[in-house]
Order: sequence, then C-alpha cells, then structure tokens
Amino acid sequence: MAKGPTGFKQRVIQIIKQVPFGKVTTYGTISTFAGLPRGARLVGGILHFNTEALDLPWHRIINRHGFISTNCLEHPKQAQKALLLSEGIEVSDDFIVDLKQYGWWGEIND
DNA sequence: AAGGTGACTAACA
DNA sequence: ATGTTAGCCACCT
Repeated sequence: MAKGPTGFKQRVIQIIKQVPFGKVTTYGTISTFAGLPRGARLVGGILHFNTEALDLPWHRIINRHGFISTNCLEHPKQAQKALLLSEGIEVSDDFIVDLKQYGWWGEIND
C-alpha cells in the first residue's frame, strides 16, 4: 500500500476524521490508535504544523484533562472553543470540556 | 544534513 | 501532595 509522506501523520489524520460530530477525544487516544501509546506529543506536534489538516476537526482534539492545550496565537483557545460550541459541545469558561459527556474513545455508533 | 522544539502522558522521587 | 524525568517521532531552522 502506498503510504503517505510520513505515515504516522496520515494515520493520525485518518483517526481524527473518525471522531463523531459533537464529540471530543484526547491526544493519547489518537496516538494509541495510531500505534503510538506514548506518541501523544506527535499528535500535538503534527496538528501544530497541520498543513494538510484543513479538513480535520482539530478542535475536537484536546488534552487528557479535557482542557484546550492550544496556547499559540496561531491556534487560539478561543477559536477552538467556538468550534466546539458550534458542534453543540459545552465548554467551560476555563476552556474545559466534560470528557465524561463528550469524550470519544474509539467507539463509533454507526 | 543535523539538532532542537512541540497543541502530551505517565511514572518516579 | 507537587516537581522532574523519560518517551514517542514529525516538522522547522
């Protein structure tokens, strides 16, 4: 199979695309699905330089505490929060999402 | 080309 | 309880 330029990135992207609407997931979950249980940083790193993730629901990707990690001006929490709210996901005033309610762990209800 | 950084997570002291 | 160390690998300079 012809794999992408770097494989892992493409794999992560595919997983992110599987995140159902109105749900959020964590870097660790995605990295694990991508084959790297400890590759959470890669997910963040990839999304930080996301040049091909224009169609990706990157806003559904948050850290293990349900908190929006983005601190860069390029990726303001404010924007991510707005996107999450746009999907019907409640976001705390501190940019915290209730993973117990909106957390997605790889189970797709078809 | 090589080194450093990074939107993370977990374990150890 | 908090602070530090270790690990993953792609992207940038």
